Amino acid sequence: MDKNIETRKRITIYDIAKEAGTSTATVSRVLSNSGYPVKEELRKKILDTAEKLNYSPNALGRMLKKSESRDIGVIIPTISNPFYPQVVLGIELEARRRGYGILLCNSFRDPETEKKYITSLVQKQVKGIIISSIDANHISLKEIIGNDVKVVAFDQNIKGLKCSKVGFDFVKGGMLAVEYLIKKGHRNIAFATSPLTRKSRLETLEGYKLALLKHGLPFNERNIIASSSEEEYENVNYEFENGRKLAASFLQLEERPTAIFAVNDMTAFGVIRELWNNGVNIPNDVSVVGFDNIEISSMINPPLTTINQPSFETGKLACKTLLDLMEDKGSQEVSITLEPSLVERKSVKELV
Amino acid sequence: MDKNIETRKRITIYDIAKEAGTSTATVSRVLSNSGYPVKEELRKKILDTAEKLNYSPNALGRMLKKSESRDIGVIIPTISNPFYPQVVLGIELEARRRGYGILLCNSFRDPETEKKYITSLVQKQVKGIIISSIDANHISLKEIIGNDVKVVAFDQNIKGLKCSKVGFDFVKGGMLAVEYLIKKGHRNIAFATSPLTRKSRLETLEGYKLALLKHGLPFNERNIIASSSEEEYENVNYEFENGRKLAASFLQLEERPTAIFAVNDMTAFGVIRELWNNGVNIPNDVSVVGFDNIEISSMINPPLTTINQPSFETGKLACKTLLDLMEDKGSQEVSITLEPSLVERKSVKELV
DNA sequence: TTGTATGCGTTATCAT
DNA sequence: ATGATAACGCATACAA
Repeated sequence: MDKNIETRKRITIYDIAKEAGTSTATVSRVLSNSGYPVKEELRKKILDTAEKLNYSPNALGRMLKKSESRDIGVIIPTISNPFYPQVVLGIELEARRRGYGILLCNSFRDPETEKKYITSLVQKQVKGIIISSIDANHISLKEIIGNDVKVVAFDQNIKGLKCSKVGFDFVKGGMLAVEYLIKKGHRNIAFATSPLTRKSRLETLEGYKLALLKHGLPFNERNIIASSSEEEYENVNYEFENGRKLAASFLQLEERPTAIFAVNDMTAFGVIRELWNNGVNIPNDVSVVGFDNIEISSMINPPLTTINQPSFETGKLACKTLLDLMEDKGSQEVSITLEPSLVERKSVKELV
Repeated sequence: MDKNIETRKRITIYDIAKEAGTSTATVSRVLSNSGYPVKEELRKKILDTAEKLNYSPNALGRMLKKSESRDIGVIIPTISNPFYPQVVLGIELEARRRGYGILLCNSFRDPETEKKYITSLVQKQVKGIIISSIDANHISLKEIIGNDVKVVAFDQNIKGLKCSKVGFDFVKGGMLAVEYLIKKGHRNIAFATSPLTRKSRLETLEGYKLALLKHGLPFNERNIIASSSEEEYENVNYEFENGRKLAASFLQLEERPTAIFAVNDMTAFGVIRELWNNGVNIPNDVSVVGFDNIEISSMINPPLTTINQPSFETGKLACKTLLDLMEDKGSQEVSITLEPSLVERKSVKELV
């Protein structure tokens, strides 16, 4: 019966109108659930013929007419970093619930790529973008904001940009981690971090310092173990390998700290691995606290004590914020800050 | 200068034509890089005014006219499972290279959700879909294949479906793992798996049996440790927790095997954790081999010896196959099978 | 309640 | 080489 499957023409509301003996206007009215009054009998007939002809509406036509897309753009550094899939998941669940699809873009922290994607998304007429932006100047973003597309920034701390934000209190996160260590009796604590080029890392460091200060502990510059490598790949292996290097440096320290606070979980994994390789036991010899609470952190040995950054919530909230903004043209941009919390597991030893 | 930023009208080729004193036809010809001859002088003028007016083409208009979208749909179970982000990454890189965007959809292995997404994608006029399908009957897929949209299936073994496939030799993968174990002196090997409901798992088990057979080792039904729970969540925690349960069962075995082959890495992590908790050392007391080679498998303790399933390559290949199919209408569907390989790390002990 | 006609922004056909 | 104009599929202002 489907022998003409290859050649069958695209069915439009015009075909339905013809078949049902009515007009395209009426067909459109019932098929788009416009709520516009149509006599029940006719409505039924239209629905039936649509079914019969196996009609599938062309979203492009509708979008063009209403000049609005049913998709939102999502730009992240890379889906390879386990933090982002969770964010994307949160976004997608909320988006689907409200009838939107998501256009996923990995920028790899390359401003050029980011720019191209933004342009492309705008051309595709998305009316909203959720972005973890890397371009410090946000040139592309500035161009589109206030125009016709709403933007919600997350992950990176964007300044001087008139858009909604879903942020995270990195300072407090840093404090939480270090205060926990202090509470467990540690006085000499190292901070292992990838290059201190990003605002979030600087803030985490700030929290580290604040905690020390608060508890009257001296700040020792040598305890900040940062990689200086210019090139930085936003992927799992980079962070891990970097952690290993940092651990190697750590082992060179004269007065070796009893604990290491790592800028993120992946780095912590690398640190732990390298320490193990050198016969240093975690947490018996050295305690380690991570940052992010990616899912795997509970699966490694030892289970990592870390700071929870609510990735799924971030995505969900960012999406909710964006859609509210898009659908209620009057609403104002908001700035939300998510709170860190400590997840206690087995990578820290209590000093007595 | 941008004071009218809020109110500025959408710029179309019509505006450019007016400003440049030419016609929309000519404007379109130069702005769409049609290759159609336009006098150099005019071309330049058009380009300039487009720039001046800050013109941004409306992809919807173009798509509608040419009746082709520049996006492809990607449907996966869930981005939460670390295997898929890598696949998606491969897809995206290839797609971007060729000027396509990707519409990401998580089906959560729910046939209903999968169906809705397929419908939605078709309505958005995508001309290609890459899918890890769950619907056993592939009803929705059958409806669209051969119509106007190309489909490439991966991950799941789709049968009776006329579409391209990028598969993986699970049987051989299973064999590889078990033969390795045998080579290392293990004779009594357990297989720890989530419910044997999926074809891929059954095939892996098949490989397990084949390896035993090949080396004249007896097959012991009790060594197949499978969870029977009906409900199955496709997420990290499920696999991990499941692995823990399986390990608990393993510990009950009368003649305890010297090695465990896990159906995937996450399960292996759970197994390892539970074993550790019970004072069983890996690999000294029990050896473990995983399956998938997700990135974290190299980061845990001990680094996991596992079977590599090339996720990134799968994505890249699937996308390449799809785009070739879409762009060259004449080309035939293909079926590619990727080969497993063993990644030797530290979770297996050689028995002497 | 229904139908006619127009336009969304673009490309393509046909003249010129 | 350029321009007028008709689609693409849909939604809607306006008429009836």
